[in-house]
Amino acid sequence: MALSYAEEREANIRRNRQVLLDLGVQKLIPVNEPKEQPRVKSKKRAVDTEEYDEAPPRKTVRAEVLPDTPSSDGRRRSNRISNHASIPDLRRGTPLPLTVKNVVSSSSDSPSKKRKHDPKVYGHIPGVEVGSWWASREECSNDAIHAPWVAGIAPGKNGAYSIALSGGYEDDVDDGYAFTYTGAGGRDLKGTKAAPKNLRTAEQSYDQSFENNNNKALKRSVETGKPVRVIRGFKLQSKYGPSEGYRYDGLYEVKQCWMEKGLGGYLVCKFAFVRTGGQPDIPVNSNKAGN
DNA sequence: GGGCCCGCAGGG
DNA sequence: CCCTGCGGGCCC
Repeated sequence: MALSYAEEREANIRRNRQVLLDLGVQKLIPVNEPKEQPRVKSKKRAVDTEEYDEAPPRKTVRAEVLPDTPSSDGRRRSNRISNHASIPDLRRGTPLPLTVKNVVSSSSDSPSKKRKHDPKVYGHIPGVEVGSWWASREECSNDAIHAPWVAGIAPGKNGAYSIALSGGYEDDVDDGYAFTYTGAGGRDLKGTKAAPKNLRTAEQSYDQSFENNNNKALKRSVETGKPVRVIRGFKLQSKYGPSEGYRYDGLYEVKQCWMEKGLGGYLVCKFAFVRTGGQPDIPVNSNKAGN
C-alpha cells in the first residue's frame, strides 16, 4: 500500500535525523539558547516607533560605516564596540525599519560598486557578524553573505560558498547546530509546452543529480571541508527559523552527501551540515516549530 | 489565498 | 547569449 504524504514525510524526517545522529553531533546541543528578539510584524501600521522594545530600529547589523581598511593596529573595529550603548545584541538581529528599502537605496548610491566584499570566498565576510539580519535576499546578496537572489546554493570550485535555508523541502530536519539540506534541480521551471511558464521555483517533477552544478559544489564541500556560510530564512519551518527576513547563522561544514527518494517521489540530493565550533548560539523562535 | 510575471546573479 | 534558481511583488 502506498504511504500518505504525511507518512512519507515522517519517514523521511526520521531517516534524515538518523543521519545527523550517526554523525555523532547530538552532543553539541547548546545548553542556553537565546530567544529570538520579537519583531513585530505590522507592515501597515508603520507609523509609531513604539513597536520596538528597547533598541532603535536599524537596518542590517553589518558594520557598514567601516571603510575596508583595518585600523592601524591591525584589528577591525566592530560597531558593537564603537557604538556599544545603542546597539542591541548583535546575535539576535534587530528590528526592521519599515522604510528599509529607502534606507538601502539612499545609503550607497555608487551604482558602480554595490558590494564592498566578494561573495566568492570561503568563510566569514569581514564586518558581518554571526546573527546579522536582512529583510530580503537582495540585501543579503549586497552584503556578500549569499550572492544569489533566488538560488539556495552559491557554488564554487572547491565547494559551496553559502546556502540559504528557506524551508523549500518539508522533510529536511533542522537542529540548529546541524541540519539536512536538499539539493537543487528536479523542478520544471518552464512549464509545459501547452502552458509555458517562466518560474523561479516549482514542484519536483524529475530526479535531482550530483551533475547539477550546485549539488556538485556541495558534494565538493564534503571533500574539501571548506566552511559554508548559512542563512536561515523566514519561510523555514523550524524553531531556528527567524520570524522575518534572513539571518546569518555563521559557518557550517558539509559532512555527508547522499541520495534518497524525496517527498515528491523523485530522487533528491541530500547533505548533512554541522556547525563549526566557537560561534554564538542560534536564537530560538518560540513562535515556530518544525522538524 | 493562488497564479503568474519579473529582475538578478551566476554558470555554461 | 542561453539557462537555472528554497524571491518578491503584483494582480486577481
